[in-house]
Amino acid sequence: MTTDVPRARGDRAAQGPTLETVAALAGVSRQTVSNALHRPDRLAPATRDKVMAAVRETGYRPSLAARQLATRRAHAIAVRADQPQDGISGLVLDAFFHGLAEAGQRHGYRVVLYAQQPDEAAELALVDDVIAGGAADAVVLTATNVHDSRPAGLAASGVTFCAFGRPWGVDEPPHDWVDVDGALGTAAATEHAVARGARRVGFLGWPDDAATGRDRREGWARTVAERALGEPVEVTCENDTDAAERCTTALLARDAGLDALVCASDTLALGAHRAAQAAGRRLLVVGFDATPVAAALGLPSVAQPVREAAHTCLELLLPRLRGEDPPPRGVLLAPTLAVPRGGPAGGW
Amino acid sequence: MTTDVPRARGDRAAQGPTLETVAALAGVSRQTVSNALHRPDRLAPATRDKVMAAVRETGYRPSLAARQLATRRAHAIAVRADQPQDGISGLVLDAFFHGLAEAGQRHGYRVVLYAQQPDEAAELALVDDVIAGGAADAVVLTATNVHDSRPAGLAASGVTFCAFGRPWGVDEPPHDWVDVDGALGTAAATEHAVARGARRVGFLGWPDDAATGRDRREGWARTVAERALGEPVEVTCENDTDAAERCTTALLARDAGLDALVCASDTLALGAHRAAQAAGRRLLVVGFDATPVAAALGLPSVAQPVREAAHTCLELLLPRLRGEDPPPRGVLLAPTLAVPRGGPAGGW
DNA sequence: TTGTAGGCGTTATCAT
DNA sequence: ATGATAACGCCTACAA
Repeated sequence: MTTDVPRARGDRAAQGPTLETVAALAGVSRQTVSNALHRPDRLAPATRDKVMAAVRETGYRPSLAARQLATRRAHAIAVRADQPQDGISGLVLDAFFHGLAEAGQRHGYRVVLYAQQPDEAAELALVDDVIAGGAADAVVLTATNVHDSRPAGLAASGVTFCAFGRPWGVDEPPHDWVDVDGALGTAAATEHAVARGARRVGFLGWPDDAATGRDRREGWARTVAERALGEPVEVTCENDTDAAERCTTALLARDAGLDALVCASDTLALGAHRAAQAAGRRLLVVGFDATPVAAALGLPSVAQPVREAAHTCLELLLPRLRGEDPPPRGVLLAPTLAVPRGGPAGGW
Repeated sequence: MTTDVPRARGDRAAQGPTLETVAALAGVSRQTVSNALHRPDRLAPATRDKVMAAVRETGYRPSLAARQLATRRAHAIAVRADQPQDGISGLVLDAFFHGLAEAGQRHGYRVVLYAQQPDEAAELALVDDVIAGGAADAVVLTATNVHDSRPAGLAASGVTFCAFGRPWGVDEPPHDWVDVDGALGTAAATEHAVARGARRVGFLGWPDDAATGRDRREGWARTVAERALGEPVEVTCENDTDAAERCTTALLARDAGLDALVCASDTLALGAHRAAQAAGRRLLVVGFDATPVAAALGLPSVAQPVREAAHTCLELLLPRLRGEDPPPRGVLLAPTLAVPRGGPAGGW
């Protein structure tokens, strides 16, 4: 006398209810249960209710692995966990991650992390693994920069992705991207300084020709010209607080009329702020990124809508994840100016 | 004349190589390929090499979904993406995430994020979904607090997890946890102040009886007693910069001898720093969490070994993920004191 | 409207 | 040392 019902071999874990379990309880076939869940309209109401009751009673949860195996879709997107930099700025990933997880959950997608690798080649290989292994269907690329080989690399591998950061220097977007309009931010920063009574607004930027830096500079330059604020004053230095302090000290020494300084980052802004304090000069320093540091110092700073950026990335990805193939789109988001109440200790 | 080889129906995506593909190329069975990958010792060296060559040639990548379906293991752990708080402190999750992803990768585990929910009940339900659906095998709980219902909830559901944060008030650890020895940190902070010449070291803490707060207070209190620094001075206020500034201002006014102030957080430290500056008082403020804000102000601050904590969480989880059932363990990590060179603008 | 059949890619068992 | 076979849980196509 043999047993009819085949048993699982491993049986190591307490078996959760499956479609079969529910079907047995409801007295229908597996398929009917599946339909009740996905195509309720194709079932007789009575059957549907009966099945749904059984679903609730058993506490049935679909197996994502089985679903993925059958549909060839992981329903997950990958994003990099950056090696934390000891600096001040850097994209505040926390907010981005949360935004992604939030939007993902709304649309039935999980977010999986992969660790930052020593170089772009290693990262590409890892992402390839992640996608090929089915850990994720798409990737969100963060912290993209000008000479970034990753977008092209991913495109070449046929990986679905969206970048947080513009593909600078290209007109037709070669891939989906979301970015924040830095020029708009520094323009607002400059306007803010003028509104507060500044007459001479300088810019403290980065030396390299990175597009992000040029973008941020441009908003300031444009506004200075529009407002006829006189000869533009600008200086550049590495993204380092001490360097910024030195630069600013020198700048203040040779420009007695400088009122305000728009900075390309909060790191620079901190240095500038220190220099002004040391020199006993009244200088309205505006930062970029609205980190807690700027808030702590009472400095206004340009705030990127990070959460919205994350949401947008997912939304750009969604049609592709559904299998559609729309032309690549780029979305430029507007930043806001975060102005701490109270203002800096030094005045203004 | 019918085709022998059954074709996939969907055929929507370019099919990657499978065990079957490799097996065909190597002229062996699927199972032999699988063995070559997992139990090389059970194969004739010649066969093994032949198979591995075929693996490389085809660029074969195992399907995680199929593996998971067969083994009932997701090889993934879940962690919460916190809703970003506008405050200064808060666990710097970036570092934790990266550490987790890093350690996970080393051990063949992915990290999946889930979005913070409005309340603990919702979070428990979500985690339950994540685990039951097979999106992850275990959870790392962050930001646990005293009256946290999540550990008990997870334990009740039989979810494998590790908490970053101690189960206060219990002797035998009811579950795996990793935490940082706050008392050790504030003790070091106090010693540091003494070494720098402070005679009277106060403490600025939190009003609630949260264990974390008591822990941090304890290290200071102990050291003050050991060093015979006289009558302990302490004051508490909400974890808010403005409140801290008010408290400290009042404290400074009534205690002319106060030299240094150990704080339970960088948020408090910022307020204390402002108060001291406003009052023109020489006060060595020491923070907790070593956020960029403390660094920006030049304040020493207790630094939690966040990355190490993440690694340890994963390591505690590993045996359970392997199916073993060791007694719960707790690990207490030692913080360090981050002392910015240069020191604060105000002196010291 | 419902049920049956087969396949998704892997691993485990057991026979050879 | 290798291979045949049978699940794992779900989904799509098609038959009833």
